[in-house]
Formats: sequence, C-alpha cells, structure tokens
Amino acid sequence: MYRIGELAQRYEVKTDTLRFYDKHGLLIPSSRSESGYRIYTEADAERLRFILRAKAIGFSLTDIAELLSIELDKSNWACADVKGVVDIKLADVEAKIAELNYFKASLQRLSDACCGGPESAEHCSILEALESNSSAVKCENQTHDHDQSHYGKNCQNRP
Amino acid sequence: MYRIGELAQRYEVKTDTLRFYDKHGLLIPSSRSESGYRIYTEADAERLRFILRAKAIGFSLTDIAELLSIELDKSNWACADVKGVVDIKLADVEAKIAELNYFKASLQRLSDACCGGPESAEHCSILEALESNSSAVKCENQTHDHDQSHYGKNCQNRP
DNA sequence: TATAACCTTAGAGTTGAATCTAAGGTCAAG
DNA sequence: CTTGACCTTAGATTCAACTCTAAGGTTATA
Repeated sequence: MYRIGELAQRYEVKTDTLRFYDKHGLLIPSSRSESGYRIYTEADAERLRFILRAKAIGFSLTDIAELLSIELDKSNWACADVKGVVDIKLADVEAKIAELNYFKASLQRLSDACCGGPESAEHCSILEALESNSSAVKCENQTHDHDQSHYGKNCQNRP
Repeated sequence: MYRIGELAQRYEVKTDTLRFYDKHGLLIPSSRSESGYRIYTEADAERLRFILRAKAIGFSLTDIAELLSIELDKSNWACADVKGVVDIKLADVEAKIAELNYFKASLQRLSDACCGGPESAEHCSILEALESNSSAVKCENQTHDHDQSHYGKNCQNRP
C-alpha cells in the first residue's frame, strides 16, 4: 500500500504524472483512504512498471492503453492482436529512422562542404546550398580560398 | 507579385501557414495592397523556398529564423557560425536515430518472440515481457505450443 | 498546537507548427 | 448588383504528455 508520493519516488516519476495517469485511465489506484488520498497496491505498482517499460520501448500512452486493455483480458485476445500492435509500432519506428537518416545525410553534406572557419559567410556553401534550387552542395574551395588544413578534413566533394 | 493564395498554391502550403510565417517573422511579405492584401515578390518566394528547403532538411522554424538572420547579413558572420548551427542539428539528429534504433531493437525482440497466431494471448511472450522485471524476452514455444511453421520465422531466440 | 510535509481538486500553461473559426472586407464575372 | 472566390483579423483549437498553480484539507512529529 503506497500513497502517491511513495509510489512516485519509488519509480522516479512525478506525482503529477501519476495523477495524470489516473485521470486518463491508465493507472487508477485500487482504492482511496477515508480522506481521499490515492492508495496504490502492489498490483497497481506492477501495472505502473508495465507502463514505464512500454514507454521506454517507445510506445505512446495510447498504445499502452491498448496493450493494457489486452493484458487485462488476455484470454479474449489472440497473439496476432498483440503482435499487431508491436509490428505497427515497429514499422513506425523504422519509418522515422529512415526519415532521420535522410535528414542526416543532407546535413552531413552541408557540414562537409563548409570550412567552418572564421571567414565571412558571404560565400558559405551552406547558405548557398539553401539559396539555390539544386540539391547539390558546392564545396567552398571553389568560392573563397584559404588554407583549409586548419579546419580538418572538410569538403569531401573536392576533386 | 503574388497574393497569398497564389504563393500558397505554387509551393503547396496553406495560406494559414504563410500567415503564420508572417506573424512569426519568418516571411513578411514585401508589401501590402491598398486593401491590405499581402503582396509577395519573387524575392519573397525565394525566401519561402529557402524556408521549405531548410524545413525538409529537418530544421525547426527557430533554427530557420537563425539561418535566415545570418543569410540576410552574411558578411558579418563567419562560416563557423553557420556550420555551428548545422552541426548542432546533426548531433541532434544522430542522437534521435540512436534512440530510435534502441526502440527498434526492443520492438524487434518482442515481435520475434511472438508467434502472431490466432492462439489466445494468455501466454503471449510480448505481454509476459512487459509484465516481467527482466529485459529478456522468452520465446513462446516454451509456453504454448503449436505448429510454428505457419507463422514464419519467429522466435529468433529458440535453442 | 503549531509546523512542515504531505495530500486533494480544477483548471491553466508548456512546446511546435500549424489549423480552424467567426465575422467581415474586396474584387471580377455575369 | 449579386454571387462566389478571394482576402483580412484576432483569437481558439489541435496533438502528446505532462507540468504547474491556487486554494485548501490531512497527518506525523516536536
């Protein structure tokens, strides 16, 4: 039997968060004290661990609510249902990774083309790439010239 | 010279979005008509292209505002400033990718351990993993047994 | 019995990037 | 001269997942 503060401390969440989970039906404490304090049982704590674990794996609270409703009524669901939730999330995460890898490549191309030195940005290849219509990034040694050796191995696309 | 609707259509954004960019200082139209209509010039359109390109690369509107303020006053900034913005974003994107890869691995482990069949979820290894305290995912063939050949090459962690 | 540390509630605020609503003004075509 | 497509504004709403505030009630300890 825990009060909200104890449970919060034990699982390193804010009491606000537990109240939020209560209000949204994810974790409604098994009972209340006479004065209205939330009383959490060990089973409630288990449910919280389930929530936190699922959250750590990347599920949204909506996903978790779905998982919990299956969990509470397992025998009326099939493995396929559960795996479905996981696989949708997996596809989701994979799509996000692909998108971010695309961003990363774009940023890397920009970064590599720029000397990063104290020179004026008037001929900065990053700004020029953002101004131009093409997706090509021109290297800076073609526009302002300086001793690039100071600034590391930039501009991967030089001849 | 474009009115808001024309510019919006040309670049496939909503007029709302352009008004939002106006209000937030990202793209203030060069002039207004007598009746107060926003009038965008070709230079404004160019600036919009800059914004959209930067957005596609994954910059937030705040990042873009910074990039634009450098762009407008290039000669008073160094390449290092510009590259700084890009490199911070790059680190950011890399961190997000790493986190998502971690999520992906967790989800993959869960998915692989579950048969995904029409069997009752009572012994579903996904739910069991979420219930248990360990991060290990036990394979289902140890709990409910069925002809797994129907459901593909699941449960990578079997003996 | 007073003080501090707890607990309660309803409701507002946060972030980012729009998107929507209401109430109204402008303009070209028929 | 009216219809409909456009434009204006301020301000509200959306999404997720909290986080915070104000105003007050409870409980353990000195």
